[in-house]
Amino acid sequence: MARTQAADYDRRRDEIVSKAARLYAEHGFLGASVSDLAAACDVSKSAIYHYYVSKEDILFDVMRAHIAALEDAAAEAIATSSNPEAQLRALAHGFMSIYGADADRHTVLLNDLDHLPAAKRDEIVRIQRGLIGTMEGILTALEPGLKDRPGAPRAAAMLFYGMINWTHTWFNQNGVVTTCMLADMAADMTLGGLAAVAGRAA
Amino acid sequence: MARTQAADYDRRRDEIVSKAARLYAEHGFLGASVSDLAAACDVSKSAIYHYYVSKEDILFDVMRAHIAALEDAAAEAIATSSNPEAQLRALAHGFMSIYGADADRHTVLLNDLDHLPAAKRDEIVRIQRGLIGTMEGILTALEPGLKDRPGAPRAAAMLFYGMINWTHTWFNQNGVVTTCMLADMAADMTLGGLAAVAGRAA
DNA sequence: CCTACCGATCGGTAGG
DNA sequence: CCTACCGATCGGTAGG
Repeated sequence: MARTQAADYDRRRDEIVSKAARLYAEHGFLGASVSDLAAACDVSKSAIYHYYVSKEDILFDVMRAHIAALEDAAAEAIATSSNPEAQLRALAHGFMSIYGADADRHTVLLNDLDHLPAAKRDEIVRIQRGLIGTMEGILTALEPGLKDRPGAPRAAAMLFYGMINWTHTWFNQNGVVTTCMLADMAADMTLGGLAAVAGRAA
Repeated sequence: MARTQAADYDRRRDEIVSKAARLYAEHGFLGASVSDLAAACDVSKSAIYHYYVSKEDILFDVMRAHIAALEDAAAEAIATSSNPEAQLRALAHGFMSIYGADADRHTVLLNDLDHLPAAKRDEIVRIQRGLIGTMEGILTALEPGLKDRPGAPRAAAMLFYGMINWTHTWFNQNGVVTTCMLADMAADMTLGGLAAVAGRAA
């Protein structure tokens, strides 16, 4: 069965990428060696190079599926409604859900993008720019007055992403705060400030 | 003059730390070698080890003055007023001003804390915990209702720090947006949401 | 895919 | 005997 070999090949690559995500998230791309990765996968270092031609190629695969998922979530959030408040809430929930499920990959994306070769890094950066533009569109639809201040739409979009992206440094999967609650809080703070966050109190 | 030697010693250490901040910010702690640092300082690698016993000690000095400056700015913001809104604005401006002035050190603090030996890392983390506690105090003073939601004060504090800390990834010293404007925007968004940000439009 | 290696470079230290 | 370094090289390990 030729299909079995191909399926096994893909399964092995998936395991390498997923173990790499774990190691890179914990020690950084430069702090985790290919030997470490091989040991984590219980294979030889050469076996890793049978599936990937370079360490950077593994890093790219760690990031690629994650950024694609974010791109899809953003498109879905925009398509769900024409109401910018609903779009903001949908995007916040979609992103935080992915951040929670793919925490390692998200950490790697945020910490080690600069260790990609330029061509591959540019591919990721292009998608990130699109996500920033999407958020600028939502926020200026919510508050057209932002456009009267040079740089404000971009800055507001980055402050929003700061709130949700920064969660990877402190969010605890086993804590009382859920990704869903954080999505609500970030959206509420953007829409109405801290009072809106507190207004959710029982 | 015995004083001249000591003064020169301190000046040399300062130059090493400042060049290290630049290199570590750009390439990461592991991505910048002691040889790179020696070359940047135009001295031999052995000269670096005359002033510092290890690479990690240099990293610690890069972070130490920066986190101390943040600690001072937070204490000053609290002391300036008993009004929590004024305290929030003062802290936001104080921090963003330091982030702009010490951009390299801030990047290193946020990216390479895990590369410090445990004892030194704990010293920094202890100060960071204090800064988080300070922000929790300000935010719960602003909105006592936060305390009715388990985890909300801590989460709100981290969302605020996310907004201002994340700026190190995108803020451009030569752009139209200033650190002062970002401090206002982060404080406004926390206090009243996006509408408050847009309300500043001319 | 493994064992056995390479060119180079790592953080750190020797003698002078 | 000290300081402030230098050229050369240490034992190990990186990616390949």
